[in-house]
Amino acid sequence: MTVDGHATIRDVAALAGVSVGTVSRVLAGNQTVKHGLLLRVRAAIEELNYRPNQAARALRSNRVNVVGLLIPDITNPFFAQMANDLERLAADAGYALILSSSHNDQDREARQFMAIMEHKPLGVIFVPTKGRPDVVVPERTRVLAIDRRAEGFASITVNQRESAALALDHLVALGHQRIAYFAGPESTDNARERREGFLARAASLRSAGQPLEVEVFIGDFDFESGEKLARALLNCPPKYRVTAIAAASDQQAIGAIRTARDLGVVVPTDLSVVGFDDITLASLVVPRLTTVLQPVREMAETAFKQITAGTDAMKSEEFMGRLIVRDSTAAAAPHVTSD
Amino acid sequence: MTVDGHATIRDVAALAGVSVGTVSRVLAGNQTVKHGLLLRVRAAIEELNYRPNQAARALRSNRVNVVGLLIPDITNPFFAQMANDLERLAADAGYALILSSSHNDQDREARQFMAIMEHKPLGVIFVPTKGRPDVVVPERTRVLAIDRRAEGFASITVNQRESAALALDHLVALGHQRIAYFAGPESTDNARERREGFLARAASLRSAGQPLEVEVFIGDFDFESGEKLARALLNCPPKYRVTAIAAASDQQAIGAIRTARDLGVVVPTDLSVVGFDDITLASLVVPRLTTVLQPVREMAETAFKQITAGTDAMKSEEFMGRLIVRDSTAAAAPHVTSD
DNA sequence: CTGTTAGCGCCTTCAC
DNA sequence: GTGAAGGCGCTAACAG
Repeated sequence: MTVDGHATIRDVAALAGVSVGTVSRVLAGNQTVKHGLLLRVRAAIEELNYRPNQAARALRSNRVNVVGLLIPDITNPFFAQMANDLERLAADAGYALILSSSHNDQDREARQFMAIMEHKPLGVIFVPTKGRPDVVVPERTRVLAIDRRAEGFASITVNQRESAALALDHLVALGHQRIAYFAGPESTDNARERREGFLARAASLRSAGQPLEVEVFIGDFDFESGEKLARALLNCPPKYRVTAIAAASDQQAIGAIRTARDLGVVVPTDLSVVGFDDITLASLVVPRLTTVLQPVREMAETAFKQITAGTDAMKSEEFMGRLIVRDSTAAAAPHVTSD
Repeated sequence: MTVDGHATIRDVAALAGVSVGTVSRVLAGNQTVKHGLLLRVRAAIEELNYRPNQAARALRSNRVNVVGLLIPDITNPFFAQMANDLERLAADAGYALILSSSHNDQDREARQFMAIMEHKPLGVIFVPTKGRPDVVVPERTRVLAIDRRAEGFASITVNQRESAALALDHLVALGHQRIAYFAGPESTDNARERREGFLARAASLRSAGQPLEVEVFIGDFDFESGEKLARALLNCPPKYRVTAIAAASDQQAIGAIRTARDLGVVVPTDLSVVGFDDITLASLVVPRLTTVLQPVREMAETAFKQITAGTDAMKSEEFMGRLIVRDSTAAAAPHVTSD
């Protein structure tokens, strides 16, 4: 017994009448233990309610059943969902999750990264703030970027360009020809790529003969930005208005819907709105938001699988967004397309 | 140097020309090291980019710079805020935060609790699901319940009764006399206590001569519940309607506002709405939500301070909610109060 | 004040 | 197949 009342591997060995080596082998699931001893050891473990000391294990093997997660901000619903999925995966596999926030600050990111490293995690999954974080990573620690790419690391991402184009395809299929795109801040790669993908698809449709006008408005990813951009945009007579808005985030889209309602513009009859992300709130607003889902759960599963995949090299994977059609989009009113 | 390329305390000692004991003392912030040596050690640490091995430290001292956090669900904005505040406090104090979710499942809670324990955290802060979790806690581990009480543990809570009464006081001061209360699920202590506090204050006001009618509707804490209860309630002519709704959660309140708008009931002119919690969304909806703030940040600070307070016994503390007046409440229309 | 040293609990050779 | 023993990196107790 240790001071704190916990049994050690020696107590187990003594009770089972074997050596610590044998207990250790049983713990490791080593097949080379005779069945009788195995049962005795198991019984002793049970009786003493023995739990291996993770610290000792970590010290010896320089690796502990911990996975680090470093994200910009846990109060962002998108990252909260990601943390939730990863925590569940980790817990079910017997790993603990160390959570840390960079608050989009590169220095803080580097500091937090190193702080996580001190705990000798099996691996670290992180959402890079920008560029390559200034950290030294031991060869054996498995590190993976998620949601955003980071120089020098494998990454699990979503193809932003193609996914953003899905929103445009959907609107065009509904007959919309005058469309506004609410972009996110140009300082983030994801916002820029979404905008580029959206515009590239627009250009390609136009050169295929599709009549189409797209106006771009640049803002932030949040609710207020969506409200503000929409207010400027919708404050004109219907015949001059766009018939649809595609936004770079669900928050923007929800803000736009709110403004539309304030201005008496009916969604989706007078105006279609598409978001991006599929946060939980998207299916709770009225009307329920049509959006492009980022497959967070699958990304989390893939990331976790790679982190725990033994010694294989990490490799980047790219996912596709999926269009989720709900109630905020509808066919363009015919009188708007003509004339 | 160890295999993984990281310097150890011995490398630092060698480079600085001192013993490991001295380095250890410097690390511990021990004052009894001569200034010259201290500087040499610091320089060596810097040069080698030395990071103490937390596992070794944990093994030796049976205590590691880790705090465990066990909450029901990180995707709940209220808990996300709490996790955010705690993570920040922990990081700034040099602690790592192990995050774990119970998903309101008692068995899972117990399992996760023990899993955290294996990592020998300095302490654990947890939001109890119900009753006393079935766990064995070593004497030295500091455990604290937060947001909800748990038998056998000190807890950091909000006085639900008094806080809920604040909402009523506010509405009554605005002249409201017919009020609906949207309660949360009776299976949770917090929901029950909020309802009881609200009704107790109503009774006390009435017996002091204040004309007042309160109708209680029981639902869940979420958006949909608020919408549903409001729909049933508001679908009648103004003269039969309540003039105000107080809800047990911001989500319910926001749902109610949404329904009101759908039914053409103008908030706050025709109907005042008060929430509870002050989630981030509360100040983003239109109209911005009047609500009772739960002082999450202060609770987190108190909890963290206690956990890291050395050997003092933990003690329960109770906070008060604070009324945050925004735009969803206004004076009752005079014609409603008469007749 | 500083150096030396004995383990913390576990895993992993190395003998047998 | 099993036991014995060394040592992972660090802290704390004890000498000096």
